[in-house]
Amino acid sequence: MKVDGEWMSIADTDRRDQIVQVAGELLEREGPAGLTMRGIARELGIKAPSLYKHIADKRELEVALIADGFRDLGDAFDAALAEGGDPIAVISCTYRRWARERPHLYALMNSSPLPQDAPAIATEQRARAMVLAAFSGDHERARAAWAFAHGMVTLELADRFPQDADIGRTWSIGIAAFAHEPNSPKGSMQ
Amino acid sequence: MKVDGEWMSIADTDRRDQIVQVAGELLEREGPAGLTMRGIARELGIKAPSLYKHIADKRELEVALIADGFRDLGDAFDAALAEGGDPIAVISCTYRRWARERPHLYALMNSSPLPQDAPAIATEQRARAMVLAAFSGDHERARAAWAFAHGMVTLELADRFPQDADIGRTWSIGIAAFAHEPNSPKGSMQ
DNA sequence: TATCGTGGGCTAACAGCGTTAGCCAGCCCC
DNA sequence: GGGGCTGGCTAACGCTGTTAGCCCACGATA
Repeated sequence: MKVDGEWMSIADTDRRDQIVQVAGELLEREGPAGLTMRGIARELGIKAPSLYKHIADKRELEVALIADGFRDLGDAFDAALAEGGDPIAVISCTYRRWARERPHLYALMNSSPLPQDAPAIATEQRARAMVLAAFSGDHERARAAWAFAHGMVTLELADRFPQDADIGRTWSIGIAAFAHEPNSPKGSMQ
Repeated sequence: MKVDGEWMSIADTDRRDQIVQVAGELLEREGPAGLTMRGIARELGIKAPSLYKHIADKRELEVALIADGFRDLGDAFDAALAEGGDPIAVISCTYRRWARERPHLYALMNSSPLPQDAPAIATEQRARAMVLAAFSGDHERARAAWAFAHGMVTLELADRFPQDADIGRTWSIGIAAFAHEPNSPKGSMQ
């Protein structure tokens, strides 16, 4: 692994962390199909089987990427909130920007169930808790807004909006719809 | 391919249609990892390379599945609307039920950009047009509601809601938020 | 100082993947 | 009856994740 044009000493960081970091770079640069064990190994100057001295399998690596992703998303929320402004607006803007900057990681993070015991669960819940706080602890509206934001991002990344759609405007409408008290919906869908 | 325990005559249906149908069954039964060219061929009693006499590649097959999926979703909207009731409620309930019945096809349909010229575009637009009609032609609210529904479904399928979350209630709140005129959001997100 | 365990590389290999090339049997049409 | 098309086939290529087994260097220990 090269850092500043120099080969990094192996002892500099834990090898497992190196692997996860390289995997993340590879994923964002080449997309999910480019995230291969041989590719990661090549980037590190070793052979693929050696990776298994540090991780159990590819899925464990993906879960580590997911955990890092949610941690970083939470940090982005923190940083943006520190600048002030309406928390709901700040969080929704940050969410969209974050997803557009790391589309492949975003897709990986949200496309499959997480193993129950993983630290990925913890970092995901931290990010979700920040959204909940922005909605003053209203679980229902926070969940609905999260789902809206997630749907908007995935549809945008999958190029599913018409050319002439004003995506920013749709965001505003959606967020506005959840930012205030609901019009007392009757009951629960089955 | 067996039908009612009897080997179906090849002439009974177009071979390409057979391939697509078998692929759809395989996808839903075994998940995306089980959707392999060799698996499809095995199911049909032929060898994998023979499939390429009928389709160009695996992606074309997936796009055919996507087109069928959106067609079927539109049909489900039609059938449900014919029973009467508030169109927005009917469509949202149908959407959720449909997705839960074909989770793998649903994920396939919505996880990647579609080729521009495919008939998949047409069937997708038909389904979207029906949602638009339910929202009385209000593009913005229809799009926002579609995104909300899509987010809800993918989060539910990825098991991302807490055990104790009342998903039906969150649906109701979200749909209610979009069913009425918005509280005039100011401007557009960048 | 000699030995031993271990961490972390390596090669070879396996099964499965999508896909291509090239061959060939059977059928329809002139 | 011969020609071309349809739709099978086998063999093979390069890729994937992963396992088995080997080995070297290093740090601790007797």
